[in-house]
Amino acid sequence: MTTKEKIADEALTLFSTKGYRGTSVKNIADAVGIKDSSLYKHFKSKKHIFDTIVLEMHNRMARLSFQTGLPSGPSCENEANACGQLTIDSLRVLSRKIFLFYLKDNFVSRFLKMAVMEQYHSPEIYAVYHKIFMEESIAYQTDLFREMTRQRYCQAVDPEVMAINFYSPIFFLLSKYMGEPEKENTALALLDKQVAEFYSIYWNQNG
Amino acid sequence: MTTKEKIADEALTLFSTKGYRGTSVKNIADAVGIKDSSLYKHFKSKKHIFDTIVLEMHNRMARLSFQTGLPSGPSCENEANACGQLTIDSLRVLSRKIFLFYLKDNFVSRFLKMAVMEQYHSPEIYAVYHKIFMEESIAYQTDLFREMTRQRYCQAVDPEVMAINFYSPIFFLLSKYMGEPEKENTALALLDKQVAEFYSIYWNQNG
DNA sequence: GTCTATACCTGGATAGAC
DNA sequence: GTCTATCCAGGTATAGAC
Repeated sequence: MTTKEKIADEALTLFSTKGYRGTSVKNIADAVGIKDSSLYKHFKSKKHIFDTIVLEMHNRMARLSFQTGLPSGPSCENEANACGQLTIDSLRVLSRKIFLFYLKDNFVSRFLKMAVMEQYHSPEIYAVYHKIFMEESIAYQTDLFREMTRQRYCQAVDPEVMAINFYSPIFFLLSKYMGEPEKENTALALLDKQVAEFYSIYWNQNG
Repeated sequence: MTTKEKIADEALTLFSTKGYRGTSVKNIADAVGIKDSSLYKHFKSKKHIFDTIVLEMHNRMARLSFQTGLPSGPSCENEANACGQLTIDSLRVLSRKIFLFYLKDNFVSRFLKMAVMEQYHSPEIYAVYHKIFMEESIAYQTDLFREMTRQRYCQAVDPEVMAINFYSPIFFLLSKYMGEPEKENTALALLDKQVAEFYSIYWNQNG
């Protein structure tokens, strides 16, 4: 990792715990192991570090979701779900994948915390946060459920309603447990119960 | 309104838009119409203003929820729902009441925005935010659905699962539209669709 | 209780030696 | 590219007159 990358990395850690304003350039420099003045050889300002992080997140998501439509998969595995047979296990895998990706991915989890805190101070971060964690998540899952409905894998329900029913608990549990990663197992147990219920509603009952 | 109340009120407005650190004592004093030094006759520090706001929220919720169990009702109307006949309209009323209370109540809506931003900087605000908007909301609705299930108004499903299914979309839509109050109608339309679906799942189908 | 004046500090950023 | 030294702006808080 270059010094420049190290600066952005330590800055993200600090921004995600102490907030943008709560982090001084000296804090970042200390974490990297250089003097604050040296940092300006790599970034022209504190804001520039922040912008670089936002851009990096933007690039990562673009790379992932342009191909798979989901911020989790290296393959078209999820598309396969839509076209193949959907089991409760594949739904559980999907929900856990989204949940744990947001909660545990080394970059994404820190970015998410920062985004939640800074969304109202920065229009760019508001846009990217709402796009990734709300609009695109719902849009992708709406497409997924629309396709499943079309192929008669589940009941004929408004796919957007299904998507919100599927994703909202993930989002809620994420918001609830983001600050307490040691309770991950509690969160996953709750998530599994929601997914089991979701599955039983749309696959097992009269449809 | 006394000067002291006015200071706390303007501070809440500023904290909820610019954040705690983004708001200076001078900003608050300007909004009130006094000099920053005069402000220290009413509060001994900036932190003291913040603590007063958190305490005020705590008191408001204690007053409300100690009696009704819900941050919306002046009466036992909601208990009545549990004991009386639940219609799709009463569910819609309940969900809109919670949603609009959090989104529009003059004090609560500002506090919520501040809480989302400051939760990771202040253990007190983390506690009160998670308590009110997560634990207590779920606990109350779990009780509600448990009672309804007991009285056979709905299917025998884990009441906590039902509560999360009912509340998560409210929470998600709140998070999504909190920063764009002008889209309130879009949010309410989506909320109504979720509630209609929730109702049809637990009341109309085989149970 | 409000003002003016001020002390004190932290934080962002630059200059210039090495 | 890193350092020391420094500048400057802005923020918290206090002292003391009115």
